[in-house]
Amino acid sequence: MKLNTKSRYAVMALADMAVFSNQKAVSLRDISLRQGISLLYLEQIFLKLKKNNIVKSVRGINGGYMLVKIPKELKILDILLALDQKVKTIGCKKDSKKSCNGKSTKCITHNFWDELDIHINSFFESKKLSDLLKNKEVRY
Amino acid sequence: MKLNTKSRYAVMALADMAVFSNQKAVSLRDISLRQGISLLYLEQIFLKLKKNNIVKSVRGINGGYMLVKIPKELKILDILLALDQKVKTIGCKKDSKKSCNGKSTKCITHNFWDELDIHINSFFESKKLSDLLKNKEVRY
DNA sequence: ATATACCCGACTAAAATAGTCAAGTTTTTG
DNA sequence: CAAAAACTTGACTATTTTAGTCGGGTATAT
Ligand code: FES
Ligand code: FES
Repeated sequence: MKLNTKSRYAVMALADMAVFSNQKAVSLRDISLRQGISLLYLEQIFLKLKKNNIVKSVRGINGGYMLVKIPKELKILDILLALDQKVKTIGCKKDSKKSCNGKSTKCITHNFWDELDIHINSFFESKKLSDLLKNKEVRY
Repeated sequence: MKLNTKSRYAVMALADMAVFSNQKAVSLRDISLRQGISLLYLEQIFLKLKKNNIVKSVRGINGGYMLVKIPKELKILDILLALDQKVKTIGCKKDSKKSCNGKSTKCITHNFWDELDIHINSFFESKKLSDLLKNKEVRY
């Protein structure tokens, strides 16, 4: 039961931005240095964040990225979805006629996994980027 | 964010046992046929379930496996743990001196992922095998 | 002009996963 | 006792996923 690193880095990078941007664009180079994430990897991640309207870009010298929403209004769920990190613990498709075991009806565990997905989803839905910034003990 | 199939099948197989065992051992062959899971795969799964004292085995003709606890007392979490399915969404070790980014202190996101793990864990902790059997609409 | 920094598709190496195979041992029952 | 049912175990492999890199762009401030 793991989250992929792209999602983790995305959240980490956005939290970094929230802390260090002063209404200015934050360059990936700076995030890379501060958070120890590969610049090349960050580029790939931010490409998706941009496509999903989580950040907007500023090109050229002194360019970088800016958050589209304020941290208090940016759901963690939206970040995960931007990185294709679906909260779907099993592969059974709701719309498909076939259940996970190839039969025509839902398997004995189906409803349970649904409940699980809802439980996890609601966590990510309720948490905002700003919730990460509350703890003052962390080092940046 | 996925659960592996071994854990899924384990839960499914145990739910099957809970339904079909009448104080008798249930053979893997029967579970395999009813739930459409490879017999060879089930063997591998039940080996672990046995080692972790979730089921006990009865050898020979009319043998099979039996639940050690009644469904109402068998936590889903225990099943997952038996299959090495740790509820640990990121790789950062608590005891390790190193944080996920190689620095000496916890990263900015650490506490958040901890919260997530606790949230998911408590779900699996609270759910029992019997909770899967309530829904009468399913087909076996 | 040129350096900075975003843009984007393709690529690869490594790790995890799902599932199989072979070769047992134990126990019941005819 | 013999044979069949059913559990036991470790090793093995093919596939898929993941993490991370590369190369060659384009836009813009100074
Ligand atoms: S049918 Fe949906 S999980 Fe099995
Ligand atoms: S230090 Fe634990 S998650 Fe980053």
